[in-house]
Amino acid sequence: MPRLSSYLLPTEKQAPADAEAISHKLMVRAGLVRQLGAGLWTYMPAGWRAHENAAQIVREEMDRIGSQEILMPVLNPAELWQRSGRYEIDEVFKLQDRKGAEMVLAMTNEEVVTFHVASLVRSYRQLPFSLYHVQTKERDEPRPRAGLLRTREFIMKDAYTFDRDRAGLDEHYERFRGAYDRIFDRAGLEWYRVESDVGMMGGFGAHEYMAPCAAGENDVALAPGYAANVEVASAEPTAVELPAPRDAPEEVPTPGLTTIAEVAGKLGLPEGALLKAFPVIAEGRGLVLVVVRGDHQINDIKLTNALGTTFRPAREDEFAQRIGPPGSMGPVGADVPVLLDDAVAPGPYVTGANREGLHLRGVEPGRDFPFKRGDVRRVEPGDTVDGHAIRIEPAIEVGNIFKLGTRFSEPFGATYLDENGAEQLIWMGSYGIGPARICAAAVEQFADEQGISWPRSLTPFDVHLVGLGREGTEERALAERLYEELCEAGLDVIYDDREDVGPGGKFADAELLGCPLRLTVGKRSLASGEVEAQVRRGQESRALPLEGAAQAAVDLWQTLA
RNA sequence: CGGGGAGUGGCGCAGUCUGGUAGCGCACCCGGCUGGGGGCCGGGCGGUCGCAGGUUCAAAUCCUGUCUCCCCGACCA
Repeated sequence: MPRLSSYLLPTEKQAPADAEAISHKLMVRAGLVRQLGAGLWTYMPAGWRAHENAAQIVREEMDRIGSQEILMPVLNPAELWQRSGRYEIDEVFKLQDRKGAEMVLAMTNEEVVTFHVASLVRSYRQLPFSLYHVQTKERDEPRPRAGLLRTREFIMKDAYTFDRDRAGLDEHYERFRGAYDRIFDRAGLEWYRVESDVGMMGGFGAHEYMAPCAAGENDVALAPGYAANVEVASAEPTAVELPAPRDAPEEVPTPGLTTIAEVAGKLGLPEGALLKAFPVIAEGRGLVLVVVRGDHQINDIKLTNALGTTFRPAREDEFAQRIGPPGSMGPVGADVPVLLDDAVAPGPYVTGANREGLHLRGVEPGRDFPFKRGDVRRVEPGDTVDGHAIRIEPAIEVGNIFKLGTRFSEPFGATYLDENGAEQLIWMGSYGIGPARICAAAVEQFADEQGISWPRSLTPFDVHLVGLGREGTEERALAERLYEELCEAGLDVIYDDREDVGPGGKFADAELLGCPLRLTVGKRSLASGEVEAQVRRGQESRALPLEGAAQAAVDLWQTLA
């Protein structure tokens, strides 16, 4: 166990000027990590200990559900990626070897693992099983950010399940879900498991594990018994008070008013009493007019899912003829299919009249224009799920589990012969966790003004022993003895035996580094026969009798989070 | 990729507008004091001012180009 006098823990009083996120500032200040370039980080000894603590929890829980650890190369032949179709992804690093052969740096390992499994599995008797590895991932991110939260190179545990059929995959998936729940509990994080979008990979279901924190990149919609990424979240909209119905749409002059807010203000109506119209070009389908309540916003991912295809906003020259001028568009009389958001209740609305400076009031969906329904809006705080209002919080994704299906077994010919001798595709799932993000999320969630406050399971060291006496003093000898005893008692100890740092500096560094328990030995200990023990989280102090202090520290340690 | 900001010693910064021999705090080295909350005194080391080109008697400073990093957005297995 290290003595700080000879340990590389490069703490800093000031954070790097360009750091914004709490975890970015503190992990650098505490001497855990150093930056090499955009999204490229080196772990210092203490930082690597925390990282490996997280990785070890993951390994234990993977082993526990019978997953087998392997190791696959980062450097892959490009041919595999061309076969899966993922070679086209911009984030894949591409390179050539000296012979000019195309290579890629793996961002995950579906191609490689499926390539092997395709050649190794012949019979249904060999299924199911799962493999995992903990390996460096490379991604040419468009924008690395926030220290360790989004990097171009990082270590990830990725696991792959192989089953005979969809039911087997479902069962396997549940087992991984249980393991993931345990991992994040053990890591000491506050976390949510949320429904997530299956994205461009297709698939049969996916969940993300989200750790709420200020620097998070994702928004999560939360209500009692409900948690979903806002990318896919659905909720009951708040009610909106609509005006009295009319027999037919009625024109209202709105010269110069082109925004929802302006029109609503002029007519004295809530924004939700208006309908907002967005023309989009759906891939392969052409122009579609998407209509949502005036106070709602389109969610691109949900709209993509509702359309069943990708889309882009239409340009004015594409919609002006068939619909109307921007600022006064509406579904009535539009010569295009209308996709009406589910949150639009029946009733009379104000819409654009498709003529400059003119709106319509009393417009009723169905009576005045034909439509198809779809859930395409972004949920808003205050919407309800089962009667409970949702709130929206930022969070960082720390893990994800994903039912791949046969997305990779098809191109790689990963098949087996069933009981009847018929060839069947293997059903796959993939499961990722980033230990670095677990650590960064823990820093984000539990930091205070003084620095980091590690959960017991992740901390680089269990106990931070501060020795205040100098070489040759009696209190120094006492600290040395306690250090030995703590190590013998099985605790990981970092011992601050530095001669050239005063008490203030030592305490400040201890709080910055954030080990759960700090023990201080100085002259006072000699006088009182006691050692000061301070619990990092909450910074409560108590005195431990010198006699048996190591065991008392172990006991206290057991009670910590 | 769009918008904004920044590159001056290990960290944080001033100096740039108005060109004239590069400075401050912290850290570091030496000596001394101090020793339960980043302490004090004295003496030191360390910088081709991101890079390249140009203007000029003279460039950290002006001009051109370029690289890098950060933030917001887009993007994101």
